Amino acid sequence: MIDELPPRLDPGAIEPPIYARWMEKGYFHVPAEAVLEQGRDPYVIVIPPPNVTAVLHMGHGLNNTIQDVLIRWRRMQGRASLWVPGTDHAGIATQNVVERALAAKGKTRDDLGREAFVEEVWSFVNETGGTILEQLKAIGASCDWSRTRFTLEPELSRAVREVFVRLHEKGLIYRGEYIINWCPRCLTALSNEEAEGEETEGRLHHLRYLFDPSVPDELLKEASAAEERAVAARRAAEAPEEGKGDAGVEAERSPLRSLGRLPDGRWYLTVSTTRPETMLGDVAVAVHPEDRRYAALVGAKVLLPLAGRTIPIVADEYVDPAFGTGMVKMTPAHDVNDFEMARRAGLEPLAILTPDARLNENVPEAFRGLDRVEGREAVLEALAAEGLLAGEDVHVHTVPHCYRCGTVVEPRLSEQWFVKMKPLAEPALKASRDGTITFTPERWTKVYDDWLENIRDWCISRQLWWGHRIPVWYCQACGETIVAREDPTECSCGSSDLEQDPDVLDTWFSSWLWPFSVFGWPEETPDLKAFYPTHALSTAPEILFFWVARMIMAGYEFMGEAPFTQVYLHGTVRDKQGRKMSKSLGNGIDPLAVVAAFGSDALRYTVISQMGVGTDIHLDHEDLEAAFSPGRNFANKVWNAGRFTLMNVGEEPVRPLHEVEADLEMADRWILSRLSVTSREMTRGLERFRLHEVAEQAHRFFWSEFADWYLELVKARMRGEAGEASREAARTTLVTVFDGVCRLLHPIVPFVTEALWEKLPWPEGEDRPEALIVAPWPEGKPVLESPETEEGMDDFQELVTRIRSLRKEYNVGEGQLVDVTLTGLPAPFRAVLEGEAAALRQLARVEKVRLNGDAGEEAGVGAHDVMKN
RNA sequence: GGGCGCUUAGCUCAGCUGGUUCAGAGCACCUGCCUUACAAGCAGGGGGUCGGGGGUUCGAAUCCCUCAGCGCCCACCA
Repeated sequence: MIDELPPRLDPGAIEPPIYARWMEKGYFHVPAEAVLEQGRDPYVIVIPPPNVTAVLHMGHGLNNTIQDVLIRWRRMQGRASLWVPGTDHAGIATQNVVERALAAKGKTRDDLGREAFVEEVWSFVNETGGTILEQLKAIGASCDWSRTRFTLEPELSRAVREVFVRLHEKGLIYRGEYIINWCPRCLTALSNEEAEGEETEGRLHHLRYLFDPSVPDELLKEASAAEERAVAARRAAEAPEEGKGDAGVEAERSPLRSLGRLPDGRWYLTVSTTRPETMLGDVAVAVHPEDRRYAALVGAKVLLPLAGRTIPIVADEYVDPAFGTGMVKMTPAHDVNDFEMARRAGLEPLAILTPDARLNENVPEAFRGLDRVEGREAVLEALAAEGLLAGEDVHVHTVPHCYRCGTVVEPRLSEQWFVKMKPLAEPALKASRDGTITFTPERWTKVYDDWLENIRDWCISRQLWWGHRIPVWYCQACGETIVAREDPTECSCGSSDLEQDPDVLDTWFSSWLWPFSVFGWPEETPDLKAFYPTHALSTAPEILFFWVARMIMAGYEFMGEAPFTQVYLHGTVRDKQGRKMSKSLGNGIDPLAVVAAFGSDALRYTVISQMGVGTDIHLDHEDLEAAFSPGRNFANKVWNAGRFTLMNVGEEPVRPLHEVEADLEMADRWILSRLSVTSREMTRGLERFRLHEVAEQAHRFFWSEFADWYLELVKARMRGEAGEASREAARTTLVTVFDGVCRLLHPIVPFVTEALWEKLPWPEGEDRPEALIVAPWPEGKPVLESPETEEGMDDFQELVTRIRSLRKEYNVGEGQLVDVTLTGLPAPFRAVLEGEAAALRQLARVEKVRLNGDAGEEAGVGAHDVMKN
């Protein structure tokens, strides 16, 4: 009952039952028939599947609120609005979680063995996985939960396998030995995208390699002289500009000269490296072909220290003569560029870091069994002992780190599976160029385009156990490789001794299929027909390449059509100091704590209203009340405006708008006009993802116009002070407009609006929607719009404000009626003054207004006089 | 090293195709109010030479150049 509504909104009391009712009524569920048979226009969003082990954080809170706002709005528009939820098996992340749990019990995955370990992960996932989806319900997410998917479930695994086989048949999947990013902690290969560059302060070591005794002394003397001349010339060129004697310091810090002799007379050259341990895998020293200093040395042999091997000096254009000494060591098994150079020079790579990141048998005995850090120190020590260390410099450079564990990634030569991306990228690139797919904010378009234009092949094999096993078998008898949709039992050679590739696929190899795999692809299901392609995709910019771009490629490749047309990339959630919220910083906010304290509506309104397009949102994690009070206050205000409306209108039906039209007053016509205009503006804002503007429009209309003015203006009439006809007109308008308020606000604050709306009386004889969540979205009715009325109301408001201001200036108590004298009042105000005397009296507490001076002369109010009554 | 973006009130941000919503909003602040919807509120109010400099124009927060600071994305300089 209306009298029972408390003066403060209690979200905890209204939200859970309302969500339960929505679920019960099946409002979130959209069957394929709605589209295929009833011909309803679909609107589909697939959720960016959170990691199955994830717990909700504010990033999820933000992104899922955005999606829910869109889905609710489209649902109200009458579209068959489907939001598909699900989770990602998150290969590395999940495996790491379980491995850590095992480690706490003193076990490793090897102790369990593959099968038992995978079982362990499954039971972990079954127990704790998917809680995040339950948490999404608390923020009001209206997903079709009956369609919840998981990337590692059988249906989606089937899609993964189908895709692998198809791409392989097309020649777009290949296996090969290349330099990949290896995480020595996760012990797996990573894709280029999974290796994140991070500026790191390292050390640049200068190493001396001795020349082979077979190199004639004469040649070296000549080369040394050539180098000396070049260095002298360079110093001469630089010195005048420098103005001081920096050259000497420079030379000390970073040897400009490469060639020199040890005290015992042996010649050496100097190379620089940040990873001295890799020198054991060097196969050459490279110089630029046109570097005159060293031209004569190309072809000469150098003794690789510690390893005792002889390696040649080769020429390659990659070498930058201006960097360091202009001589670079070449370690093809552990550096991409060196790998390329070695290929050009016809040299074989020599791997020295085995899969477990330990120096292996290519390495002198003294250095075996060391990991890369130990190896580094050991190598440096040994070189120093032989006088072959020329010093080191501090060196700031970008070093790739594992995106999952933060460990420095090791480039390593390794045999992996790759997807040839160039052909897949073409339609995806075309889609953004011709506007088939749009990005909001727009500037991401260029980032997307650039990535696709320079796309590199995708390393998809991972040395993990948790994930989709690569559908490839190797015949142990004849060596044949079998790629198959169904597990083969026998090779064409007749042998049944088959071994499946031990690796699994990159987690993103399943998520890039998400927009169609969730609908049953490769089966031609009704769902697929009804709901593909989807419409909007909302996510964080961080996964533009990982996920968004690849989904677009997969969409074109396997469905022949883009998977969605609008991509919305939201900002980052930061704390008050602007730091990204993160577990490690401990500055996160638990959305569930916010919901518990202030309600889901408060959370939603707060994030939406703060989220400018392309801007981050800032929330104070140390003061949740300060952070979320805008939303809490807003929801509470809605609650109270609703209480007022309900209490004043009563429970009796109101008369239809057309019946009271003749009795509508300026305020009624004004607020109806504002409702219509706001509806159009909000619709337009939603279409363009300008969600914070939408929130602002909603706020202005509801609070500054409806609550602050209309409700105040209507109070006396509701008390019957202006007669029955006026009261009825006001009742109808109140119900009509509050109904509109509820509808417009519903996508943002669904709970408080639904709770009030269901109590609202209804115009006699008019059909009432079953619930607000499925009530038609107000698109705006131009018939109701009246610019003249709005102008008149503007004048009225200004007049009231001026008089109130005068009262304040003259210190007149609010309870007192006053007489006011205004001079130089422009004509429009005079008109308002006469027409709205009663309203003026009510809002400005004015008994009488006297006018002095000529109308329309000077704008504004001149001398004034307020007399106490 | 390449590309992109940002700099407007104490804070977070709007200002779309240069000129009457162009200097705005919310929060914060100051001053009154517990007025029967709401003190999680109401009313009134103060506050910015739109990062610096230069230019185009009748006119620039808005376009161009430049400088400074901040941020993001990408990249194989050892």
